[in-house]
Amino acid sequence: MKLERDFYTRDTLIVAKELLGKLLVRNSPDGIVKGKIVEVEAYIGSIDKACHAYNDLRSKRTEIMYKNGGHAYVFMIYGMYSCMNVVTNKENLGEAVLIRALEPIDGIELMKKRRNTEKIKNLTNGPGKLCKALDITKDLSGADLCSDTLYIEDYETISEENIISSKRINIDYAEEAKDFLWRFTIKDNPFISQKINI
DNA sequence: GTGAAGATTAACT
DNA sequence: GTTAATCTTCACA
Repeated sequence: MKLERDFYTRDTLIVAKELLGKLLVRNSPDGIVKGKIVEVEAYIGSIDKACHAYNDLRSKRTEIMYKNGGHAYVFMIYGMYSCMNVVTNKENLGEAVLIRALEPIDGIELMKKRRNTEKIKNLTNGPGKLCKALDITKDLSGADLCSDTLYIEDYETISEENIISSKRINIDYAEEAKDFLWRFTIKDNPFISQKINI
């Protein structure tokens, strides 16, 4: 069952945790691909130096994050990779959840082809990788997650004791914001992107 | 096993 | 001109 707009327009940290265990579905011309979300990070513009929308900074790129929840915010990083976020909460706040890792569920052959590897574990265990496996590019930035090309489906609900909170990754420039425990992973899932260090 | 370098684009100063 | 919410490859232990 596809998630409704109501799911996304709540508090970002709650949505981030509840996204764990859900299915990210990508319906492309080549076929359909599904993956279970096993790792996410929250970004909250108003208090988070690592967030592109920190300090109410609006630009062409961050404009998407100020929409109301349920849209996709995709940006290009380090020249070659894309990262996908789910915009959360109400309009004009600049909050989003970064999808960091998936567990491949459906369309695995297609993912292998796009990623050019045979190792399942290596297909989607990182933000840049999963975007390539799902053919997500900045063209999809601003896409509505209540549409049919890209959406999230109900699947599993992860209970509180199976969610691990830890520091976010690769945002050392963010000063005190780098210590926020806004990275959420499913306990003992082999498809998370990196070792947890608290 | 670890570590460091390089790739390459969009957006900001 | 600089730099980024990353990944792959190559060197060395």
